[in-house]
Amino acid sequence: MSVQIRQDILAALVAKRYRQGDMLPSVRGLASEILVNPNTVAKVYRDLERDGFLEAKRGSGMLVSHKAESKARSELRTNLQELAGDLIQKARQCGLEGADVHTLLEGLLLEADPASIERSTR
Amino acid sequence: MSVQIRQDILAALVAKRYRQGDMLPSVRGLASEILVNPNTVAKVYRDLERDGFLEAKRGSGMLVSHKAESKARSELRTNLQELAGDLIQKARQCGLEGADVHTLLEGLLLEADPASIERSTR
Amino acid sequence: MSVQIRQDILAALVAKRYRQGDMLPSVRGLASEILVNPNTVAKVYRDLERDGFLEAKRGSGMLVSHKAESKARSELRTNLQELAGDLIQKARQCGLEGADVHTLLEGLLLEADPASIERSTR
Amino acid sequence: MSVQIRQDILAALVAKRYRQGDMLPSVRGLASEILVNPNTVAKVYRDLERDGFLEAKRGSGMLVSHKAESKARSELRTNLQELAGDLIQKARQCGLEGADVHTLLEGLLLEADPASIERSTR
DNA sequence: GTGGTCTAGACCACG
DNA sequence: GTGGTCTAGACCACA
Repeated sequence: MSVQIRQDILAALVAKRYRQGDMLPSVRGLASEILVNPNTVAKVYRDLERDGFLEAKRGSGMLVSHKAESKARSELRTNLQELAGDLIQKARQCGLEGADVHTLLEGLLLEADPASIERSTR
Repeated sequence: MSVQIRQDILAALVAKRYRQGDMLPSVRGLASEILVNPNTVAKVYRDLERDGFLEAKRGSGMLVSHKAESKARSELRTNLQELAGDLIQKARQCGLEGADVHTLLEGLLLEADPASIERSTR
Repeated sequence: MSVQIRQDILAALVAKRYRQGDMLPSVRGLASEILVNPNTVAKVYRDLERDGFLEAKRGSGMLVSHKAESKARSELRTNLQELAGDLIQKARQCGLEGADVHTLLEGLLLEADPASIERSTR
Repeated sequence: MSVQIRQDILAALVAKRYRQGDMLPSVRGLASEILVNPNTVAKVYRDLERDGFLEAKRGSGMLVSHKAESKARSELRTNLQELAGDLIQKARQCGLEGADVHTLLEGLLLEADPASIERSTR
């Protein structure tokens, strides 16, 4: 759960739904909105602060730091590369070699978003 | 850990390193080989038996069942599709739309296995 | 924050920047001067009144009481001794015994205020 | 509370009561020993792991990492210097200048540990 | 048994 | 109202 919340916040930062200097939703507010325990949200906020994404303003709220967007982009990118690495490894384990992995991914991507290939070859 | 061991065994089944009727390594043998607690291996074997990959032969060991290979292939394939789905979702979350996801995947695949594209266009 | 403001006011009393019968700055004035929420200043004033340092004069402001200076001196002195006790305890915890604590303190004091030793041996 | 527990563990590391490769007391064990909630101990352990003092071995315990002692020494030393800085600042606020601070510290140190001066001038 | 995470609800300091 | 911390107790994965 914590991980999911963190990812969502990072995604929101990358998407500029929150920008430097903005206040994030309050711990209790976000918790009740997404139906999790306030402590869980608080832990995520605390970790994000420790990692330099946020500044805690006691009594007022959580502030988005100036490096937040670029750091978020970088963290999500790293996650993505790890996921891709896992996928390629699993595919190999599944008995597929490089070219097969490539065509498999094409297929899966096509299923998930039929228009993407079309756009990419346009 | 359990998950990892299970995946490795399934991969070995798909790769035909174990075939129908073969005996799997003993719990203790495999455990000491991969430096893992025997309980963990035992749990994996127990689960694989429950799922129909193995048959326990009292006093002798675990036997690979006749459906093992095809079931393993199918399970790994399912895992793969889930992973790919996650990856595409994460990529979107990262602010990329369809075409970007596609080109990103190309790039990541290329990094992970430079020869794959070459082979796929050969 | 509250603590810090209280300490500053006590220090000002000891330094006779405010004397018996003087008016302290208004809550709003001090608050805007030190960039702090007026509620915080108000709470400090209220506590100082409760503790006998100040007298509230309705419609005019906070008056420095006659015992203020000596009480302030005593409170700051007590704080100081507690701090010194903490420091000595921490130093012990750090693995230093008596003599080491002593020489460490000399060193730290020297770093913080190079002139102090000079003056003390003058 | 968390802070206190952390300091105690760091002190134990510096004092070599725990060494590289040792197991720390279990979360529940330490918690019941010092009469705090297991979550509080768990948080301290988690933070210490994040800061590189410990390695969590799921299912077995918390391992003291190889850099733990030197890092602990350095953290405690930093705490000490900050404390000393605060003390000196407070002393100034109290109306004492450098030399007075110096003699005050001598006095306090003497109270806390009468033998230290004797030993340091022996 | 171990640590990791989540829920639930309390109290505090600060604005 | 805000975030920070603590207590209490549940469930999970792993050894």
